[in-house]
Amino acid sequence: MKAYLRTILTDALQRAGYPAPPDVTVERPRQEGHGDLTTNVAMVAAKSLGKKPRALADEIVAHLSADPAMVARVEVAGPGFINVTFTDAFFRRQLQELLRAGSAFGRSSLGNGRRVQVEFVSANPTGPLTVGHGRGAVFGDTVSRLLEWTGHNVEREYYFNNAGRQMRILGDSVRLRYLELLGDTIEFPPDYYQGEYIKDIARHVLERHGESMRSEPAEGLFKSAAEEEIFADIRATLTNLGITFASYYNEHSLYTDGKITAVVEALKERGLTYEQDGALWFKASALGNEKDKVIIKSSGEPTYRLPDIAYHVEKFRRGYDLMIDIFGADHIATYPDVLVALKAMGFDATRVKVLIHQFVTIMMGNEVVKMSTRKANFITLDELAADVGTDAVRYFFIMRTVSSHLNFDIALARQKSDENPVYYVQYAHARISSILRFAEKEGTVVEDGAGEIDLLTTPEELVLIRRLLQFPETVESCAMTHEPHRLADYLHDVAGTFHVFYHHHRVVTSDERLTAARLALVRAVQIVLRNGFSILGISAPEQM
RNA sequence: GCGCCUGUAGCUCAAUUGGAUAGAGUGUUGGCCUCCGGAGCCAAAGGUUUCGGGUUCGACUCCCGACAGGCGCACCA
Repeated sequence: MKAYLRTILTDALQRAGYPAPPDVTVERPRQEGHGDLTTNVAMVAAKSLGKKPRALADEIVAHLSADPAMVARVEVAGPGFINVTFTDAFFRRQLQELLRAGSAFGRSSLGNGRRVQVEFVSANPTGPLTVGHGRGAVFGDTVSRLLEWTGHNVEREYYFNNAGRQMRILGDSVRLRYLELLGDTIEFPPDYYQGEYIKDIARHVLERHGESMRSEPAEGLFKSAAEEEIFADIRATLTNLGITFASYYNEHSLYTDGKITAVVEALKERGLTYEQDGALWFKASALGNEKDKVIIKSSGEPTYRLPDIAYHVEKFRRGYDLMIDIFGADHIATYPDVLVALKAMGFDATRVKVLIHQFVTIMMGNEVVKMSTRKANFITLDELAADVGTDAVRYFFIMRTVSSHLNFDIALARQKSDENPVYYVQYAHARISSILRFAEKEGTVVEDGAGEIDLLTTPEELVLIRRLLQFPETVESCAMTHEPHRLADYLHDVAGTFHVFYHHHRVVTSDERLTAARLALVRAVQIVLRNGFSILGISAPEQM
């Protein structure tokens, strides 16, 4: 549609003897009544041609030759927009294509099979996933699904670190709880992991090994038992939400195969390091960043920055066309150094796309639910999913832009009522399923009817058809901008438009041909909702 | 103090990434079920887009400056 309009516009300009101006947009007007597509050619071209936008628009329109079977109307409006309205017949024909495409409607080859790695969650195995991880997890997975729908070859990866100070503390936390179970009096430091899950792990160690572990160091079995159990837990949480990773990448491997030292060497060679106070510093300030950062501590241990850089070098080695990193706002300071280092080492850092999501506030109605990880006084992602259901969790987490803070109202998510947006969209699907069941019961042929589509002529039907046909472009733009919330918005809109149609017109009537046509339309709505839900990772209920 | 994010209807948020008269949900008020699912629909009311400048045909959107909130600013991750 857009492509067609562009071609006839260029033809018209040529006939009128004007050069084609750059930066011409062809887009759908947000205002109903401004046609199906609008273009600003006249406005952008007016200045350099020394003409008035409206006059130029009139002139262009006069030279326009469009296929009357496709284009119904061309109007000049406002400051010089050219509004184009397509024919109803054109849209009906598109509707038939929608029905034919079925579960593939909305898929595209836009990405051309380009390899994209999406790295997300990447929480170290020190405890269950929290609500904060949840937003990143659902966001990352939905972005991945969008990219898959648009013809990208996506790999989801989880990067973790099971070494270091936090893991030592974890192991020791379990050890202390274990000794406690054996009846020893222990002193549990306040900066240790306070959660109940530590006691559970200690109990499991006791069950498996009895008292034999009394003098075992924290670093050994206690740590590995904790890691194993917590990781199993994390995977289960993610699987429950429909999220699975192609690979889990352990930071440790970067040390064993020399990737860390290679980075140090590369930075040294470029004169981007210096020693001070026994530590090795990275000259980030020389590359435009705020200050220099330590990459190897005086203890000889690298800071997290160094393996992060090495990990990205590894990503480049694998040859991805695009690398997407997703993390929360609290890690915002960690990536500029990585990007700048990559650039200095000769990599095309623009292929790394960092997406940051802001914080989640859990609400219970109007009350803020206070949480503290330290005191282990938090709601886990698992608990949240068990409470409100996985559909609500997924929908709520992506229904807002990631750049703004999210209020997750548990009371609202729990509600099985019209106030709950996820029920609203799913309800439309359930209602359609019900209509189709009813039609079948009445003995109407449900499957056919595409041939009667010309009988769809009322405003409510045509508005609905147009809305449905916007699905592919919505998916594409959501995928390219990495903004899944707009898909949720769109589906909400489709559901609403469907409800309006439903309340204006009966689908199953004694008029067989009209019934067939409307059943086809209703099936089309179902297809769009289903496909959309599948991208969002929520279910398409036949009944509720 | 510095960096990043945010500020839009009473509340929670959109706004096709610079387009025309800023839209939804919720809440408030008033209507709609002998009929395919009322978990729905229709209507009304609700706005100086935090404030002040600038850029241009055109600004919620971009730039500068205030103000307010959030998150960071380690030889922790």
